[in-house]
Amino acid sequence: MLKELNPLLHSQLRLAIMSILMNCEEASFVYIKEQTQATAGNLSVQLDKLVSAGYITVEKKFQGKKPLTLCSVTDAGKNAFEEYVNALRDYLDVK
Amino acid sequence: MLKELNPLLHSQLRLAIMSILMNCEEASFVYIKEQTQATAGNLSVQLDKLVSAGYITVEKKFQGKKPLTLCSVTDAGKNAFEEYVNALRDYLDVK
DNA sequence: AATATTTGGTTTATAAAATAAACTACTTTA
DNA sequence: TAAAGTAGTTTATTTTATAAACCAAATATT
Repeated sequence: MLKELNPLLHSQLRLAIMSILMNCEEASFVYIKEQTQATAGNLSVQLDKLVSAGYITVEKKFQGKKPLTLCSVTDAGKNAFEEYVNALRDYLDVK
Repeated sequence: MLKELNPLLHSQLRLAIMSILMNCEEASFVYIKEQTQATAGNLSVQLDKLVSAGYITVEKKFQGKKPLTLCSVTDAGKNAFEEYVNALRDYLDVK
């Protein structure tokens, strides 16, 4: 029987965000926006959802006079991502 | 840059349906319903979408007096599934 | 020096999707 | 023959994703 796919991660944009953060220590709002081609509004909403779930943390600083929003994945986020990947593999493998 | 994930396939239930059909010649409505734990209504709707996209075919017969709906994946469906899997791998691989 | 324009976002409204509930038609069983 | 079960479809509701509108501060333009 196929396992449930964590609906918070089974979304193209949120998965892309997590994928980026799984491969670096931290990434800025602007960088994630460029990489994912998301609109700022959509990205803001989806980041909030990941923060609410405890999957990422967001730190708002300033770089000189410009705002700088830095995101990084938490341990809970890493675990959830890995569980999701494992569950998904069963869907993708064609015997 | 991450590729787009075919939105028709990036849905837990439709992906489960496709996954089942990629691993057998054909499967009945009832079998897919059992395997996916979907409600009949939801399954009916999602099967229709896959038919409309040309990813599966649905044949309605009778087994004695009972209706029997048999589903199978088309070549277009197989191609789309494989493309989806390839695109998705980029999201899942943590270097 | 006022006034556009750009940057880096958030909030709110709309469109699309998933899901569930209600319904249909036919069959079997009590 | 009425009740319940099987195999679905249609319609309505909820959820989700996305886009549009907005905001504040900084920088560039006339």
